[in-house]
Amino acid sequence: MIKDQKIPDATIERVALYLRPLEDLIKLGVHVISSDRLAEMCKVNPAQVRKDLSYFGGFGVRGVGYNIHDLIFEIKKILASDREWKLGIAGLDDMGMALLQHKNFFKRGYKFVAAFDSDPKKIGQRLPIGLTIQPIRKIKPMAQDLGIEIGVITTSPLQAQVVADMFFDAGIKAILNFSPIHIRRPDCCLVQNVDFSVTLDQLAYRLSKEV
Amino acid sequence: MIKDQKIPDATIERVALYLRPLEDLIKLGVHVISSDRLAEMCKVNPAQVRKDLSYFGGFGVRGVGYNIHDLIFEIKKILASDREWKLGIAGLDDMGMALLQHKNFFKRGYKFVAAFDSDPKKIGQRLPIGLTIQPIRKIKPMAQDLGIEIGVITTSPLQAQVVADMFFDAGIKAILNFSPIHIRRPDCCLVQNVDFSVTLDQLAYRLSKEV
DNA sequence: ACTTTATTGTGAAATATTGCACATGTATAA
DNA sequence: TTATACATGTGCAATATTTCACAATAAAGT
Repeated sequence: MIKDQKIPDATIERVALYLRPLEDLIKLGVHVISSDRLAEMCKVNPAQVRKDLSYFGGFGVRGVGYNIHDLIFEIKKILASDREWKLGIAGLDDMGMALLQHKNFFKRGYKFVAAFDSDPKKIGQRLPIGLTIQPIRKIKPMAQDLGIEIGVITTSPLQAQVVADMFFDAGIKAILNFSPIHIRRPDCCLVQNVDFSVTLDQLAYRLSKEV
Repeated sequence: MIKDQKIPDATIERVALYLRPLEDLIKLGVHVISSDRLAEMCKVNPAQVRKDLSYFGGFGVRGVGYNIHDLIFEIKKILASDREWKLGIAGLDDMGMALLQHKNFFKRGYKFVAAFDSDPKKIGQRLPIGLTIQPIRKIKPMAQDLGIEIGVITTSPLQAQVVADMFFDAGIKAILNFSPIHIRRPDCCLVQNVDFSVTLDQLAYRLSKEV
């Protein structure tokens, strides 16, 4: 274990990435993996993998490798994804519905416990996962009742800030924002933006640099 | 302009991010912006903004700031988003539909020109944006006919690799993958993965570190 | 027991990125 | 015209991240 050093953000990002191949391997009945092999699967440098993992305490075995079970357990503990997180979502157009149905969320412990929309035609509708769409003014009472911890925003850009403010007002400290606007937030709260256009821009850039 | 130095990846990422507030400002009738103000809007360091932009050639004006129009033009030129890119999408469940309808893609020059699915019930259906869903075996001929440049994968994990191989076989050099598997690719091709679970993991980590 | 082979953990070097600080240039106003 | 305020561009120092390289350790073979 590397002394009480701060774990680099880049490490956190990669480690979350290691999780998936590890889970696949477990399913295939593999119990031990070397940094070389994991690195190859994730297209990173083997020393990087070892250093990343060593932040969590050296539980690899020299000459042998890492016990995959332990590794998953430790990574989840660090990422705080060793427990359930309750999500509320606002905006139930295609993107919202897609996220609600996203199997990986559930598998990883992210559970939607409430869904909100402002469209009167949608309010009251029953969703496949068993929730009923609520009006957005219910965000505060329901968020508090249900103990929602993360708010997911897939509304139109026009509504995104309003909804965000409601989430914050309800005491929610983290928002995952899919709407293409910059959300203003209190200092104590976190916003993580997902913007596919930016992702495509990066891809287009890399593509245009290719021979 | 900083000499023929390589532009850092981190810069590319940020610069794609600067684009949106800049476009908003133009709409509001603002024509000039300082690095300080842009930095504040994007929550980065002002010197960082200046350095990022200086890679593209110093076209700010000392004592004044940057001309927003020029800035947008130059950024788009660098990112190669100053032109249209043709996209094909495979997998038309909610996520696929959400992406097809995503207004920002269109605005930024990313146009879907074909849609594929393997579900017989879906094939032949007409989509709101005017495309008809094609069977995935049509990927190769249609991709070549239509000149698709980027393949978007929103299929189930089981089909993702097959579809990817079809895209590669059709000569497509870049894939945006929303499916939670690692896509094997030829060396000449690019894959950009989008994984919401990883994004949530990062958010959960940051949340758990808060006081 | 000893040798060989495999693989981790990590200090230290190499590289990359960020931010400071200030010289340099522009505009405005008196 | 001169002073003042403002804002860029960038060398350089400070940080951060990545990679190398090797000692340490474990298992397997002889």
